[in-house]
Amino acid sequence: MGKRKNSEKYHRIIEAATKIFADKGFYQTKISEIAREAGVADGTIYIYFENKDDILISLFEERMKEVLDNMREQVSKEGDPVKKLETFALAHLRLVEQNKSMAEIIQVELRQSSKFMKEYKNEQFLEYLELIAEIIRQGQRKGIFRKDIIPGVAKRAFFGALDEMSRFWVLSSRKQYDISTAARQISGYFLTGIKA
Amino acid sequence: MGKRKNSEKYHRIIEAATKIFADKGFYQTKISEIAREAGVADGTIYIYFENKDDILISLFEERMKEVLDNMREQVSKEGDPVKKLETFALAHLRLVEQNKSMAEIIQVELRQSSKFMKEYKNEQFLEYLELIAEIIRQGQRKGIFRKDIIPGVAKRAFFGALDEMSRFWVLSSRKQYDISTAARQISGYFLTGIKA
Amino acid sequence: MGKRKNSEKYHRIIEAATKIFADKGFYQTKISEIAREAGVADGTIYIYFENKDDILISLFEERMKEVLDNMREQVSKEGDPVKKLETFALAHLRLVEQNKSMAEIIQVELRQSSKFMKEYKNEQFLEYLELIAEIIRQGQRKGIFRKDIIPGVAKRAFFGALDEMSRFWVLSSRKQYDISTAARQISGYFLTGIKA
Amino acid sequence: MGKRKNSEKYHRIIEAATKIFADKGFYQTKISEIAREAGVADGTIYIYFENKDDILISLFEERMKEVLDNMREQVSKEGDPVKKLETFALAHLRLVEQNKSMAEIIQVELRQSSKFMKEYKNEQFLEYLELIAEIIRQGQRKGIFRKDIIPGVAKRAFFGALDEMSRFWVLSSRKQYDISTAARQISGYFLTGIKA
DNA sequence: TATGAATGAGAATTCATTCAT
DNA sequence: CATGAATGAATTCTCATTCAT
Repeated sequence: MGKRKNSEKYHRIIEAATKIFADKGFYQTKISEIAREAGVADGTIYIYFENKDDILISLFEERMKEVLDNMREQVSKEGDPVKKLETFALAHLRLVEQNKSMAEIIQVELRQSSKFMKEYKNEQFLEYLELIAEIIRQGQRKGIFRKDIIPGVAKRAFFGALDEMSRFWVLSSRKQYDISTAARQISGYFLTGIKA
Repeated sequence: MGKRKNSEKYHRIIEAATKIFADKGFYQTKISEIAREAGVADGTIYIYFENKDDILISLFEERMKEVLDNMREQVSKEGDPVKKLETFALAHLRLVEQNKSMAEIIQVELRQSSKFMKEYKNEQFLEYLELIAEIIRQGQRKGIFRKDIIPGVAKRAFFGALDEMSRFWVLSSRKQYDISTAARQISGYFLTGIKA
Repeated sequence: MGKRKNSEKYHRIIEAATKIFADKGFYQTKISEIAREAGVADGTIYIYFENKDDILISLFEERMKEVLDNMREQVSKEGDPVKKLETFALAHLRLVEQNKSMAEIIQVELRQSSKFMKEYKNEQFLEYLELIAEIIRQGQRKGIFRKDIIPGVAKRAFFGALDEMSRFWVLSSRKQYDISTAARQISGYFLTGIKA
Repeated sequence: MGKRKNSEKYHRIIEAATKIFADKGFYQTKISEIAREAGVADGTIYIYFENKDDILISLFEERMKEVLDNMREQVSKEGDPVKKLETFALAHLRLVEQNKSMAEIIQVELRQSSKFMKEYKNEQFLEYLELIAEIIRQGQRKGIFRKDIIPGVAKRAFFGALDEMSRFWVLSSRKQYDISTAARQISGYFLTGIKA
């Protein structure tokens, strides 16, 4: 029977879990809550998922692939590495804004939770980071970015800057600056900082 | 009963909890494991702490105060805002390097875990961030940093960059760059980016 | 709906259940396993059987009737009570040899399981035992067997001896003695013991 | 940790489990029933036992060792193999009479249940059987029992005869014959059957 | 203070059975 | 008749917390 990933219920459960995990955190979420939220019986969840962990992993992979593809596409539309990074920053923050729950889960449970960090090799996330490094390398080849920049450090600095910003967004209720302002600021000084 | 914070046992428990929380995560750590590691009985833990949550909070506050004081002192030694930020970056990463377990807990359990993020107003951490904002504002007043920089955004960008770097440090086993290189890079392009 | 006992599926399910119950035991067998083995859907089983218990009972009655009739016939062919008992012993062990799964179920689940022992009055099995008692009484009337033998005790002793032997057979992989040797031995000393 | 086999509670739990397993069977007994019967909390059971299986195994080993030692002693008091077997038969049936619950469990759950039969190498029971074989061999050496008797078959026949008898005892409510009569009958014709 | 055995609420998971298709 | 997805009651086991010693 496998996963029946096409099934409507599969998605209803993912949806419900996304919401509740984001709200209460993985460990504080009960299977029965997800079931109630999804409008199915507790047992039904186990038709679609191996166990509670599997819900989290599935939810992540399901969504992250989409995000990664989308980001790749947007970035590839631009030719200039500078524009690419600006696009990345804006798209990332927009994504977070539009998928608050998902963003919260990725930050809190998956990228951070020692359980998942250690057991689950988060390939997708690493690829996401690598997208940034690639842009930087490209800029270096073109002579736009300084040669002494270490892409492996810079990708983390850039991502970290955006990520901390989105954490603030995700967790605070009232936003003081709009997203594009923040994106522009961050890519702004980052770009100035790495330009040749 | 208050917190016999002077007691040697109190510290042994904090120490033990730091180690195990960092290793397995808050929810996957059993009180009995902390007790064993600390060389006390399970029940003894409840003489010094209200409950499991309280261990985590205490551990954090205990340590964070120290970190904050230390950072304030180091930063105040420098007069130049540029130097101050460079100092901050280096000191932060050094701290992480020297307190791997603690750093892991702050990242994974406290700054992230929705349980604590939402219930526990993390004053100390906000002050830590504010330290950066203050340096930036000072630099702006002195005309060293661009006026259009929003300190509230920049502090997060700077901290986020360092933080992502230290996450990498904390979680990866083999380090490719030494800490001061990373610190210099990060404060390097950040400073270039915000300079007038 | 009655039991469409003629249906091919009814027998396929009995067959499958016999195999799996013997292998894993009643409680550890899942309906879905029986269904898979029988090549039907889970729900189909409930068209032919009331519930899980009913499968076991049906399987037993179905088979036991056959065994009983067969044994009655074989025994009635002999006139001499001594020969009758020898025949019984050999036929019983042969039966076990040829129906390992069934024998296992009767021993383990039906004759033993307190659930079924207590709720299900096992008429067929009692008749099977009574067959032995009858032969003994006949022998006593003919003066061949000692009058002080209590048929109610002797039937159990004889059956028990054969049964323990077959349990050994059913559960051990390599047989050290062939069946007719064992049958001859057992009926041998039993007969000597009860002969006048 | 450990078994604390000396603990009074350990024995209260064993006692309770013996009673309820005998009454309802292993699979139909709930941990909470054992706990209630033993007058402890559910969780307490897990201080003394690994899991439900472990209760059954422990209960068996605890008791069987005692039985085995006791039987060995009684048998060794007699010099004559004939007397030894008579003693065995009587002692076995008396044991069953005095430990109805235990006897039921051994028969139903442990000697029979496919789960335990297959996973748990029942050494103690095999030794118990071997006790009979040893007496037979001894009798053969002394020329008292026929040389053509196969001890491996005869031990099972003898034990099986007693066992079937005790099953009857254990499971039927009104006893028609007293124990010593049955014991005498069984060892009676068995002995006649194997005597030289 | 310190102990650690005992507690029992709580939660994940299983699986016989049903029923809409 | 046949299906198999869905159900949800049932049950084992865990572990933070308590409290008598």
